[in-house]
Amino acid sequence: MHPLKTHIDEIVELTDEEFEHVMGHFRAVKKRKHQFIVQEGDLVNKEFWVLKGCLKSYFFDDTGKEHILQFAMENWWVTDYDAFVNRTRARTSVDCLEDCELLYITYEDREKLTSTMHKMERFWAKKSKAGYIAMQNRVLSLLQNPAKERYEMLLNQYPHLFQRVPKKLIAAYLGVSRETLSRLYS
Amino acid sequence: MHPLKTHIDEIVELTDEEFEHVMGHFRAVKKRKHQFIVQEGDLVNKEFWVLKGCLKSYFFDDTGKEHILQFAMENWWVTDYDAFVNRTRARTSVDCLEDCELLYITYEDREKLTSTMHKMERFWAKKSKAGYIAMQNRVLSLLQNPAKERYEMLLNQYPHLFQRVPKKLIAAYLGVSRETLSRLYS
DNA sequence: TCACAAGTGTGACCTACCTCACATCAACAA
DNA sequence: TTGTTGATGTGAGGTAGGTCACACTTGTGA
Repeated sequence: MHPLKTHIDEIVELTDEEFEHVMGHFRAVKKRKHQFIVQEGDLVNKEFWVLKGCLKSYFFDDTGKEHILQFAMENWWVTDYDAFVNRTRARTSVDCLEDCELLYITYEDREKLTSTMHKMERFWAKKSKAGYIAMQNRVLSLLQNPAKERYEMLLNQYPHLFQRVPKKLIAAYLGVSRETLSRLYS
Repeated sequence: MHPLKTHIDEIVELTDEEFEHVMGHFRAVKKRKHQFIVQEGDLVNKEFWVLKGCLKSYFFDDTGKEHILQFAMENWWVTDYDAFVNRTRARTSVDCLEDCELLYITYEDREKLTSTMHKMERFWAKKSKAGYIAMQNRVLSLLQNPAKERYEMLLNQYPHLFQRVPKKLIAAYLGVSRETLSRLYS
């Protein structure tokens, strides 16, 4: 079975015909390490789904410090959602930390799909609620937990992340300096 | 026009008949200051919409410190979304900071409404995306800005909040001690 | 294959914010 | 009225985590 079907079926079950119809709205792309799929300032017309690889969505603040909003790995959705949903320019960039295989759907195709296929509207609605709750938990964790605990929670949740991405990016995600992160586990 | 119709019309336009149908799924409640609408440990079966008043959603961490996830004022939606969406027990509480007038819809009625009325599915989907983006911006702000700037941003966004709620709750929302907050504007 | 950039660890020092303590004042119930 | 509780300000001193500097190792592109 196509991995995207497996993924969607976790939330709404599709018949093979329905999935073919959905798949007809997606296109595949391969990207190499260091290539962008969204760049700050872009009009963002695509939402990506990760078949293989690892990406970061991030930006630099005005002191030049990098902040990471999200790592995206297999089965994750990624784009600049603010720009994608509200048709504005991206404030973040998304680029590949490894060579990646992605599927994407354009804004127009997504609109078409959601307005004609209730199941997919429900699928994305569920995803978006789950995203909201995850983001809320991250706020709670930033308010509540010291750096060491945030580090340990992340380690528990994604044990592979630490082998896959440089530590300074983990630090940028957790909101600590790379020096402090280094001392947390030494 | 009913304020809830005005609110929904901002995202999807409803005919009067459609709105009547929607309204048929809501019930009104009045609550006094200090009363709960969600308590930690509850099974959460209602989502509330604030017609009048002000509430907080919050919890205490294991050191006894209060953290505020959200203030809810006129036109805001509030409940414990994690519990409401995933049918689990509430980890947060929601209570009234003033006497409140609320409308609520039960989980079952919301399911009924969204599965039979595409417009309301779209309405809540949009709301939930907006919530995700807002929460993401709060994460960014926690990662990026020192306490003073977070305070000023909140002040700009909701100038009335500072007259409506005690400063220690503002501090609990911003993630600083009430002493530090006090020194930020003195 | 080699040069240069990127990743990582660690010491020394600094600072934003925390905690604890106490004082004042307003709100409100008996 | 008055006692109690909550809201707010402010001083003193402590600490988690930041910054800067340097060393060493590990990619990786020409």
